[in-house]
Amino acid sequence: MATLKQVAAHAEVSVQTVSNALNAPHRLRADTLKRVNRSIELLNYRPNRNARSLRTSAVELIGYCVPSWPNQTHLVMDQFLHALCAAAERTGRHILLFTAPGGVDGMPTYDDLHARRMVDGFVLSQTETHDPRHGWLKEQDIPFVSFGRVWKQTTQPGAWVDVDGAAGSAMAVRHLYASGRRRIAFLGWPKSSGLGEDRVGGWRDACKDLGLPIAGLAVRCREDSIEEGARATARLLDGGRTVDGIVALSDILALGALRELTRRGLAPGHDVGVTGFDDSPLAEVVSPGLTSLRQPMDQIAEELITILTGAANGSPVERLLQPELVIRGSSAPG
Amino acid sequence: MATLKQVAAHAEVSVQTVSNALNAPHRLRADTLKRVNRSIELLNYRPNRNARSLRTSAVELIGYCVPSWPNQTHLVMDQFLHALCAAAERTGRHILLFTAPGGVDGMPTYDDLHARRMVDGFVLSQTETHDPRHGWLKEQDIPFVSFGRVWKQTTQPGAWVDVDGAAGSAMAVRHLYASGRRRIAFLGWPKSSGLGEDRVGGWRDACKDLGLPIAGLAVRCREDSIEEGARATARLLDGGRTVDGIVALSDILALGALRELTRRGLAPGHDVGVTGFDDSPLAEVVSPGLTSLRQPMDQIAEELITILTGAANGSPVERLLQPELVIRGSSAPG
DNA sequence: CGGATTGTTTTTAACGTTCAAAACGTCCGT
DNA sequence: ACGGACGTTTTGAACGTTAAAAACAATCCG
Repeated sequence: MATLKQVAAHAEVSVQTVSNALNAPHRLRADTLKRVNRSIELLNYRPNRNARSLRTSAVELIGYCVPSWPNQTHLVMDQFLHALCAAAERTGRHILLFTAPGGVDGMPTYDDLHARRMVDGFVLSQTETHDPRHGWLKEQDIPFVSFGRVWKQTTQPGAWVDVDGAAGSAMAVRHLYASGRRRIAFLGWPKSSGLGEDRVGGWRDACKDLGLPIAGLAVRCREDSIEEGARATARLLDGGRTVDGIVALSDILALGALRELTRRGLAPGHDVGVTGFDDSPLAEVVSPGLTSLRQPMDQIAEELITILTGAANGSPVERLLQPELVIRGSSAPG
Repeated sequence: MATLKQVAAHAEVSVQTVSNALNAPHRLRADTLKRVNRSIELLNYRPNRNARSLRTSAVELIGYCVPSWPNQTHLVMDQFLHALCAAAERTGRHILLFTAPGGVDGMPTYDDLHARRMVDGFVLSQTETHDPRHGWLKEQDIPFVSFGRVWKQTTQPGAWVDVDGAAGSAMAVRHLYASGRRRIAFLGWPKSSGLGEDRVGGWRDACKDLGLPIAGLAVRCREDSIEEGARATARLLDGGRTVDGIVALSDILALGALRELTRRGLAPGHDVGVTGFDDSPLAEVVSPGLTSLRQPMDQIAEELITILTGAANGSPVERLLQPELVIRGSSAPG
């Protein structure tokens, strides 16, 4: 494997000149640059990243903790990872995966990776309501950016990128309204979830705006499962008054709604419009397709990397992005 | 950030002694070791991985190319990644993610990562029928191990770990047989797929063993989609003779079967037993649950890392693991 | 023509670690 | 008391790169 020294000898210049040819080509005379580049090509030289990192103390690696348990964003994790990876590579960086215990117990792992100079910083996801990681990392001066806001705190430590859940719910409500639905319910989670509060809030506000009823139309599911979604839907339908639209907080809950509707002989899309959240692979796989709110993964990843690598340079480090409504059969005009 | 030098000064020994305390503690006198360790702890010293890697030319990083397009194993990618990551960490290593074009076009990316000393080797997945990567990497002497066999080649370049698809299909057939099914069909893919041939072969052999018919019971779907699975099932059911069991090559195809059965008023599990492959998240989410063949992810990951890191040490570098049949409602005794 | 200015290249010295060899002790047998 | 053997610690050099400063060369200005 060729080294700078060998290239230098071949091109009959000093090592530093070869280094400059790669990192600051404008400093070289045109003909020298050409000669050096020819030697580089000829010897098939590739800079040793470890040596470079040792000298510059920047490893160009970004840590990402792979979540261990399924939950709401789990189904789109591969999309996210691919986008993140691609965005990192556009800046010459890469993603280093690791596992860590949840919450504050995982912090030593983060600290260790940083202290050993294995990563420059972290991208956090699976942000939780009182996520202790943000404050801890900020405290230690370890660079990071969060995908997802830490809810219920006035000022969140550190930078973040998130998708506007309230706006998403509102989009879903207005979409159902446009196809004639007038009693639109919401399938949510327990109050403790900040993400849940964000999304239910969007539903509530949009309904109020449009003059739609909300009383008795918000149901809280105990967990994010098909079963719970179905049960909650049953409760709604047994309530006596009709429901012609359901905005679910997740694709999983929406699937439960679809199942319960079908079981009762109601046609999703025709009799009741249903929407989900996150546009997971499930959404286009069920029958009829599930209308859902897609997170703009590429944009999210791009922003995360831009902010983390400091390229943001003055522009805000808190970015709220808009989801996109992907319309499928489950919300076909009734 | 503390360095070896600082620790050495603090413990009043040479740098090399501190290095030995970490890498070869048996060489130190007990009291020296204790003193050095106290200093390490006190200064919260962590070895700089870049410096170590530069010296030893081993980065303890394993490259994994994140697949860009959905396909059969896509739905369990996060399970795989988590297992791989955990297995790597058990040996002090980590996973570096990257993206690359498919097939031979991606090879420069692999080469580059290796030449720049950013990874020690690679784990390949999404192995394809005439996958050119294995031969190429072998040629370049770049360490790698493959999750999945390169099909239709007598001897595959390099080491691999795979799951026995034929055995899986056979398990499914015997399971359905045990609950009284006697006409068991197979939903497969076009002949070009080696993985498909493996799985259909297992079905065929098991049926022959049990004295079950196979003629006209193997259907090839054009692609891996719900729609195709449903269509193929329809073709089977329209064939005149009854079918009381369906072994599908993938969970997706199995879902299609479930849909078509339900559409015709047949109860999956009761009237026709259905099984899928890979035990994706979909399997436990549909109603009734889909019986499926789980890939032993933790074991797969463990083997991959063991082989790649050379810890295998004489033991075979070709490991065929057995899937596990996860029984759910779709194959409830008829 | 001397001095300043700018542009290009080289020299020197790190970055933090480990390897290999050398040095230092201590103990042993004779 | 001496050479050898062993166990422990230190010394010197190297891994491949880049930052900073120094050296050199060409150009410009009055």
